[in-house]
Amino acid sequence: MSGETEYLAAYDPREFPPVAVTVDVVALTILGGVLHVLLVERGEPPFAGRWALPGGFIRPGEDLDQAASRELAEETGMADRVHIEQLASYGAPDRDPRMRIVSVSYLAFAPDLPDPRAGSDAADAAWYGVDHLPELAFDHARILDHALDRARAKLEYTPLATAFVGETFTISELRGVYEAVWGVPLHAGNFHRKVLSVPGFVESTGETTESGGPRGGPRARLYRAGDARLLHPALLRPEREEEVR
Amino acid sequence: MSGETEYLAAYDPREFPPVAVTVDVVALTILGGVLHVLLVERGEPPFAGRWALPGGFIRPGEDLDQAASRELAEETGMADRVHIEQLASYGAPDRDPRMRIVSVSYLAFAPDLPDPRAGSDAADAAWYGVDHLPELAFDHARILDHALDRARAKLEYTPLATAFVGETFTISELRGVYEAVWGVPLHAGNFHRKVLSVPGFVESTGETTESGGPRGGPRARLYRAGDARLLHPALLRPEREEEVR
DNA sequence: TGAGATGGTCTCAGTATGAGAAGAACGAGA
DNA sequence: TCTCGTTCTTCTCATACTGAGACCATCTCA
Repeated sequence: MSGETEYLAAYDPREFPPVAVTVDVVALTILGGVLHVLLVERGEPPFAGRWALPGGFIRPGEDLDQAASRELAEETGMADRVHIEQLASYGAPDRDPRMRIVSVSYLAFAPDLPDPRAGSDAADAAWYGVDHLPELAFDHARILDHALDRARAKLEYTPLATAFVGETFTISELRGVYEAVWGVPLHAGNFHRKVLSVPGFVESTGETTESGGPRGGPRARLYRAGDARLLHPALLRPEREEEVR
Repeated sequence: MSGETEYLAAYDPREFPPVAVTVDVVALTILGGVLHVLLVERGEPPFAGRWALPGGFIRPGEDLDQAASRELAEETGMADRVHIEQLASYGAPDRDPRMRIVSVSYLAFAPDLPDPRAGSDAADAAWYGVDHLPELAFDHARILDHALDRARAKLEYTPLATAFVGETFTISELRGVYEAVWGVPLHAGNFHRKVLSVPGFVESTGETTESGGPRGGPRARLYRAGDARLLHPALLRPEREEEVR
C-alpha cells in the first residue's frame, strides 16, 4: 500500500486529464393521458442527428440545481411551476467519446408545458411518449429508465402528482396522472377514498368544474394541493411481483 | 436569447476553469447497538485537523462506483461484503475553497468492520456514533444527514438490514439493526411476525444459536438473507408526524 | 328523450397494524 | 440446585387499510 501512498502524494488534480461536469434533465409531462419526456435532436457530433436528453455543461459560479433549471428553461421557456430534483450521477470513463464527462441527472415534472423549442446546440426538440422512444444518444436510455423508476416510486409517498396538474384539479385528473405515470388503470372509487383520507394531500376549494366531463358525468369538485410533503398512508402501486426478487 | 446562443457557440469546456470530481463515502456500521459512521481526520488544508467523510478524486479510467469502493477499501481494508450505492451529488461553487469541486456521495453498509486505518491523506480514522459527531469539514454534515435519511428509508422497503449482520443471524439481531438505525425501540413480537411474513426477506437455516443470550433467554433460531430485493409489505417506521409537512 | 359515462359514496371480506399477554427456554446469582 | 429475571416465540384482540364491486345522481351526446 506504500505505492498507493506515493501515488497520492504526487497527485495534483489540476494536472489531471480534464473532467467536465454536465447536467442532463429528464423532463416529464402528461399529454393526452400519456407520459411524455422532453428530448432534443443533437445538431453536432458525437451522435449528431440522434435524440438525447436536454443538458449541458455547468458554468462557473453556478450550482448543479441552477444548471439543471437553466437547461430546462432553455428548452421549454418555463422555469416556474416546475418541480425539479436531482436523480443520480453517471461517470463511466467512456460514456462520452470526446472526454471524461460526469453527468448529474435531474428529474423535472410540469403540467401543460408549451411546445419545446430547440436550444442552441440542438437541431430540434419534442415531447416523446415514453412507450414510443427513439434510440437515444450516450447512456441516456439508462438515465431515462432510472428517472422513470424514481418518478413512479415518488408518486407513491409524495404529493408529486399535483405537480403534473394545474392550480386546481379534480380527483379524476389526479387519478389520470397516476394512471399515466404508472401505466395501469386504477379503481376510481378506491382512489377517491384514498386521496381524501391522506391528511394534507389535497384540500377542497369549494368549487366544482363548470360542466361535466367531455363524455358525460356530473360536475366534479375542485381541489388544490395541500401542505403535506409525505403521503401517509402512501398510495401503493398494484402488486409488482416481477420487481420483488 | 441570442446572447445565449453566442455564449454557447463560443463555449469550449476544455478551456473552462478546471472542475474536479471527487467521491465521498458515508460508511455505516453498528457497534454496540449504536449506528456509527466512518470519519477521517484531515491531515492537510483546507480544514486540516477537522474530521471529514473519507473520499478523494476520481482517477482516469475509473468509474464513479469503483472510485467509491476504492476509497472505502483504503480506509477499512474491506471491500468485500460491503453494500455500496450512490447517494447524491453536491456542486455548490464555493463548497471547496481550493477549486470547483463536484462531489458524488456514496452510502456503504457493512457488519463487523475492522478498525479503520488512516489513509494517505488523513491523519487518523475512526468510527463515530451518529449522535456524538464532531464538527465536519466542507458540507459533509449535510451529506451525512442526507445519507442517514436515505439509510433509514431504505430499511423500510429493502432487505438492507441484512447487510449489517453476519451470514446467519437471529431475528433479534435484525431487530437490533432497525432499532440502531431508526433510533427507536420496536415491539419484539410484532417485529418477529412481520419479518417472517414478508416473502423472501429471511429464510431459516434450521439451526439455532449455541446458547441463550448474554442475559438469559432461550436459544434463538438462525436465519440467512432471502432472495427478496423489495420488502412487501414494507416495515414502516413508527409515525413521524414532524416529517409529514 | 334515452343511452352511456362519470363523480361520489357504500358495503364487504380479506389483510395488516399496534398493544398486550403468555408459555417455554435459558443464564446468573443465591 | 433453585429461583428470578430475561429473551424467544406465538397468540389474541381491536383497529385500520385494502381491493372489488355496487349504487345513485348528474351530466353529455346522439
